[in-house]
Amino acid sequence: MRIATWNVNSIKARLVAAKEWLAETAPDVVCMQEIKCTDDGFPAGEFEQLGYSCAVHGQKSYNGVAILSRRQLEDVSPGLPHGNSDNHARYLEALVPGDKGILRVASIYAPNGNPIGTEKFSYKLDWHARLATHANELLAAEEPIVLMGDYNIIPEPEDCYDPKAWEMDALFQPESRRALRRLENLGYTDAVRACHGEPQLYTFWDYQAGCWQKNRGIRIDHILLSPQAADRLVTTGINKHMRGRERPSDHVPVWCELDI
DNA sequence: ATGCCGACAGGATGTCGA
Repeated sequence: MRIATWNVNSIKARLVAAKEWLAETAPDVVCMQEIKCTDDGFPAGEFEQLGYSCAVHGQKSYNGVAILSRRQLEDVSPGLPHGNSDNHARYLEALVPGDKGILRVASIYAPNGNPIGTEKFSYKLDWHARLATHANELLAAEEPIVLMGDYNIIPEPEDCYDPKAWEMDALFQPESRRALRRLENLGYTDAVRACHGEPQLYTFWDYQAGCWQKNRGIRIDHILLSPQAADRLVTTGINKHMRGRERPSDHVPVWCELDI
């Protein structure tokens, strides 16, 4: 089963690119982030024509996550638990039936957190604390789980073109990197890193300052696998070519193949 | 040192992202 994640930066702006990408790569499951539309505004019909059913947790103008699946999604659950007054649409979870078992999938759009030293950064850290609590609870079922999406965290210096340039950024703060490591310490595996050792694997290139042309990217879109999912990991990939297409998102799709 | 680009809402230009 091929499972992909993509921060589309507005599904309306990315509809043509998304349909082309789906036709070319034929993923079984897709987690989308930053769809930037309400549930009603999501072009579900376009994807249904390509054989996908859609679960949407939308929001007007900002955020918004979705899951597309060739098989009917079950137990669809919007929103990250353990929140008190969080009205951002950043988390959507569902069950996907596979040939060899059921898979739990979450589409994640974690907060950016800039600038540091503000309530935005503390919101980011609080959000990740909630994610860790929930991720830990999910482990109790001992089932294959994929927590994938835009984590807005650069894990290591080798995951960005110039670590110095990101020193004061929320994406590369020690507390942010610790939040990702905490998930790994719970037992989740960074799927791309498990399959690829080379540095400078990027998933995001800023629109500004010719970052794409100069390959000044960062790796912030991640696939985290529970032990039961990691045991079935075959390979992963990054659809880097999508950044060079017409009207690209600033993020590219990241995918993994699971034997499930 | 700052903005660079792109999307949004709204109907000009400010906000947000990373």
